[in-house]
Parts: sequence; structure tokens; C-alpha cells
Amino acid sequence: MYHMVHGGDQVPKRAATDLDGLTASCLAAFVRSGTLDVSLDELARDVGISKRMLVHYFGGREAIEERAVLLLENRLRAQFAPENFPPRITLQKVVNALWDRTTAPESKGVLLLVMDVTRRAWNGSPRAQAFYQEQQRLWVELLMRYLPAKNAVEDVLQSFQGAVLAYLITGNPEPGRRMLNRLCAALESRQKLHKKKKRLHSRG
Amino acid sequence: MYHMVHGGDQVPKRAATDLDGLTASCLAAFVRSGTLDVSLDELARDVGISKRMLVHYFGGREAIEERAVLLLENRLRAQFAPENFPPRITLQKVVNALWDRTTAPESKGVLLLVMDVTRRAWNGSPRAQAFYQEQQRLWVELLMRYLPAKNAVEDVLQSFQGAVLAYLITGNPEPGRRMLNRLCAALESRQKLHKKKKRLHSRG
DNA sequence: TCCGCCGTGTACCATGTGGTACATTTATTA
DNA sequence: TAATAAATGTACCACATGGTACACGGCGGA
Repeated sequence: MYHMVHGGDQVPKRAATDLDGLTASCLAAFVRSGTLDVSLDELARDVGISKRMLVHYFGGREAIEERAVLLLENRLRAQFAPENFPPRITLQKVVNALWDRTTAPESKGVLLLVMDVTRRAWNGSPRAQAFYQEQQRLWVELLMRYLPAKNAVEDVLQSFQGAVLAYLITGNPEPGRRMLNRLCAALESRQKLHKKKKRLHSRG
Repeated sequence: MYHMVHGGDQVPKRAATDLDGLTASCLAAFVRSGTLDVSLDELARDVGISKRMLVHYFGGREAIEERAVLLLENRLRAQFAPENFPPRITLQKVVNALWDRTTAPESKGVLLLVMDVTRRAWNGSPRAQAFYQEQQRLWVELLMRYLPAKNAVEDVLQSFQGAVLAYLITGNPEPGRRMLNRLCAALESRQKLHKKKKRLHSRG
């Protein structure tokens, strides 16, 4: 009886824990490589386990990627949760902070990995597109706290992405920062104007 | 005598012509696939020749890619030569025209191919980086005719790239257009202010 | 006419890939 | 302890890739 019940329980605690740990190791390997395009052999070598066991635990390559991307998604969600940012500062300051995090050397791997997923998205992968949308949502949610105008925020995001691209290729974060600062300044001054106009309007 | 001279002439006219023609066919195949990552077998099938002959003519895979990218570079250079754009229109109008060309359905393949090269650039390929720089140069040269402020133009380019990314993933060109229009409008009004200030300054 | 070269097709190779068959070891548990 | 299930290693497979060896055939020149 016991063993039958146990047989039905496909995910005993220890296995689950191990799987999570393995997933973390795999994600770390992907980050080190800056891409998901790592062969099972290389991945296995990187995480110190046999390819045999990788396939055994995850069931196949796709599952490894899926779990790793999911984990990445969760980590990014935690990192860019609005609670982690001071409330009453300017848009420019937040964007600058985000830019610093993004272009910090230790973020290079994650950045490359995210861009790799982005590439899969523009090549049509539904999973990668979902990832992109979720990141978009996250950042919009975050930035809306500092500039409550969805269109403007989405503009900033597009520009941000372009800046990331240029940074990755040239290695120089300054043009991107400059551009973002100017853009934010312009948007904020426009915001003030609008507010003024509205006030006048409601008074008149 | 004749045959010796002929032997020294490594590139008889007909071979050169064929090579150019083949290169064009290969580029067309790359464009159809939206990437350089096409196997020799597939490429051969696509251009209607045997893999054997592809390798024979070009000497190897790398040479095929090199020649195709070079040809692409030349075509883009021709397409975005300043002579092809009316001189005295607003920055916004030019950028809008560029955006239309970029997001036209028939440009999808080229766009994807360029993004593929861009990816190689951020992954460290020197050739791809050179391609990126050259494109950058081209566009700066073009846009400087409509907004003679290098920094501002470079800002526009970064944003443009970001817009392209979003367009490729979502398939919707409108957010990008909106953003670029707003950005250009802001830059141009700022430009006018500067001019006014300068005039006042020189008067006083 | 014969020779030699170029173009071409076919079959092949070495390597790398995701994945598996089989055997063996290592717990678990009745 | 004996029986059973899980974990693991080794060797292997099928397939795709870039590239090559070899043979064949036609064409121009002596």
C-alpha cells in the first residue's frame, strides 16, 4: 500500500528541493554564458552534474530553459518591485538608478541573457514574448509611480531598450544615460505644464 | 604565354560576375530567413545550387557571410544616402519616413537580418560591430542635415532602435511612431529656443 | 585526337547535439 | 536481509552541421 501511495506521489520533497537548486544552478550557468544557447554537455559541465542527470531531473532541454526563465522572471519581479524604490523622487532619479543597475558590470550576464530571450521573442517564441510582456508590465508599473502617464512611460521604456542595445555593443553607458536624462527632464517639465494648465482650467 | 597570364588572373570576369550573383542570391536567402544562421544545406537549397558549389565558389561559410553582409552594407548605404531625402523638411518628417520604411512589411526580412547582425555585435563579433558602427554613421550623417546637433541625433537613434525592438516583438508600429514623433517635436522646439537665444545674445 | 583543367554530383567524414539503453550502485522498506 | 525503487555512469544512437575525397564529364588548346 505505502509504496503504491508513494509511487503516486511523483514529487517527494527532496526531489523538489533538488530540482529548484538545480534550476538555480542552471540559471547561473545561463547567466555566466549570457545566453540560453548552451549545449547540455556544457551546461552539465558548468553545474557539475552529468548530462544524464540533467535530462533525468528536468525531462528534457525545453523544461530546463522553461524553469530557468521562470526563475529569472521571479527574481526580476522581486528586484524591480516598487517597494524597493523610494517613493517621492523624480522620474529622472529612478531612471538613473535603473540605468546604473542595468549597466553595472555584474549585471552584464543577466542583461545578455534577457536580450537573448528578447531575441527569441522577436523570432516568434511565444514563451519569450510572454517574458517580454511581463518585463514591460513590471517596468510600466514601477515608472507609473513617478510619471503617471502611461504613454510617456512606455516611450521611456522603448528609449531605455535602445540605450541598452547601444550600451551592450559599445560598452559605453554614458550616451544612454545622457539620452535618458534629457528625455526624463523633458517629460517632467511637460508634466508640470500640464498640471499648471489643469489647475488654471479647474479654477477658471 | 597566354595561359600563364590567364593563370595569374585569379578572378576572370565570368567567375566574378557569378560570385556577385551568388552573393546576391545568398543575401536574398538570408533576408528571407531573417538571419545569418542558415545551414549550408538550407542555403544551397534556397539559392538552387549544391552545397558543394557554394563552398567551392566562396571558400567556406565565413566568406559567404562576409560577402553577404558587405553587400547588405552597400545596399543600405545606397538606400539611406542623403541625396534620397528631400532637403528642407522637418526632422519629424524624415524620421517618420524612415519609420515607415523600416516597419513596412516588405522590410521585415532585412530588419530581422540587421537585428541578427546587431546581436552578433553585442556578442562580440568585430565584423558585426563594424557593421553597427557603419549604420550608426550613416544615420547620423543623414539626420544631421535636419537637426545639426550630434548629441540629439544620437539620442534619436538610440530611441529609434528601441522602437524597432518593440515593433519586432509586438508587430505594432504605432507606439514607436508616437514616441519618435513626440521626441522629434521636443527636440525641434528646443532647437528653436536655442536659435532664439543665440539671436538675442548676438544682438545684445 | 588526346591532355588537362574546370565545374559538378555523390558519397562520405568529423564533430557536436539532444537524448536513451543498459547496467550498476545506492537507498528504502517490508 | 531480501526485494524494490531511485540515482547514477558509460556507452551509445540518430541527426544536423561544415567541409572534403573522388569520380565523372565536358571543353579548350596542343
